[in-house]
Amino acid sequence: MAGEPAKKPSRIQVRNRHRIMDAALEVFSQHGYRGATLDQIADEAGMSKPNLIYYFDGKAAIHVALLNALMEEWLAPLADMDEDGDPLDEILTYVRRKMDMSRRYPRESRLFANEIIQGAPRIGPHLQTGLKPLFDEKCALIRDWIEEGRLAPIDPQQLIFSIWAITQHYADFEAQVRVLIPDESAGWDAAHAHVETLFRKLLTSSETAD
Amino acid sequence: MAGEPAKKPSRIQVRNRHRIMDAALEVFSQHGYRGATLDQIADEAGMSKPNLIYYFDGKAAIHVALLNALMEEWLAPLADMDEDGDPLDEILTYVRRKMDMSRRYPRESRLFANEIIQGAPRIGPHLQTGLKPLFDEKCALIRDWIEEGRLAPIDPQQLIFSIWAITQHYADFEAQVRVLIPDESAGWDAAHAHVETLFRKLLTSSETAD
DNA sequence: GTCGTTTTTTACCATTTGGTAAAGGTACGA
DNA sequence: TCGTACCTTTACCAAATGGTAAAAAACGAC
Repeated sequence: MAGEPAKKPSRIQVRNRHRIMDAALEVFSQHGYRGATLDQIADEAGMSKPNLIYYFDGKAAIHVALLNALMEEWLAPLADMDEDGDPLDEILTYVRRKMDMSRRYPRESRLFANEIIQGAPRIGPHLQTGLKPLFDEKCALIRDWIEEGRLAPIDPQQLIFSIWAITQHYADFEAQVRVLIPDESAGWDAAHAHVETLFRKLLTSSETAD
Repeated sequence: MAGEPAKKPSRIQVRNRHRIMDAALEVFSQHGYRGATLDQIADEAGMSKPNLIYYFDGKAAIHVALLNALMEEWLAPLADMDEDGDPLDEILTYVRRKMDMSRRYPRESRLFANEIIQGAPRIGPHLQTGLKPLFDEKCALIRDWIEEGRLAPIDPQQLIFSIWAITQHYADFEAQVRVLIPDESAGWDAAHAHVETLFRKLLTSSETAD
């Protein structure tokens, strides 16, 4: 199927590619694309700079590989939202999974945030082809649920933005959150409870703004 | 009061400092601190690189000057939250002002976001001395309102985080929002309406999660 | 163990970067 | 209009940066 011969990679290749990706995630997520340097990544990965280039075809290639690998698992929770499930339950489950991801994978969240803030110069096309269709599909699903009267009336697009904004905020703005709530675990407990309450209220209350 | 003589700056100084700050805002907000270069800033400001250095004492000085100038007006809406006003009204007014700022000053929002995402290496201390006291004060105020029964019970810290997260999301993740909702003005109208509804529901409904 | 392949290192290189020195212009009050 | 203080440019520099060439070392199938 693939045009390349693509011999199976050796154990060393698997190990080193993995090391590099992890090191690159650390550095890119902290400094953004332009602010990251190959020397830093090589250092973090515990290997020499030319050795990096041996495994990846330059700085841009590493970044793209990272973003591509990230996109799939990043969108999985949204893709898993099931039309046959209970609407409120499906959405709250999505919210909870996003919160978990922010807590467990803050670097991944910041990598993505950096790329978007800086205008999505490298992942832009991927958003069109990968994210947009999924987004539209799930918006349509939520719209259906609302029309069936199974969910409070709400703009699906804006709902999803709100979920992203709030859940990712805890990872992306961690430095600020930590200044304002020094106790890490207490902060997280409160965050989980708050987010759960917020979206539950938003999705069940039928009050209309006057 | 000041130790320096601080002669009043000439017209040229005022004009050029302003130009530089504007150019630096453009570049820093797009690439982060490390990713920005003096050449880019000089180019954007329409002057030579040594001329930049004549007005500001190096790259770091420009960045710090920008962040400091930003912090004050950035916090003004929160500082204006009035204990003598109607609680719901005060908070919704704050939300609206934050939304306006995201629409009108997205570069400022992204400058700040870049700095925080990257660990707040330069503004960190300023968060402790400037933001934290204000944050604590307003949290106490909201807590009072709740105890007086004038507001739905909610964690004040998390409420403020939610406001920041949602409102700033529209500026910081503009590149993504624009892919998913190409019609700019329609997107903003929907966003304003949604945010208003969301916080109104959150702050008035007295339902407790089961 | 041997030999071809894969992996790693050492030594480089051109460009970019933040920043400086010093001379050349320019505004502007006396 | 003259002098001085302010502003700007040209030429430059050392360090950092992304990347290359080629030799040395390690690996692994036989």
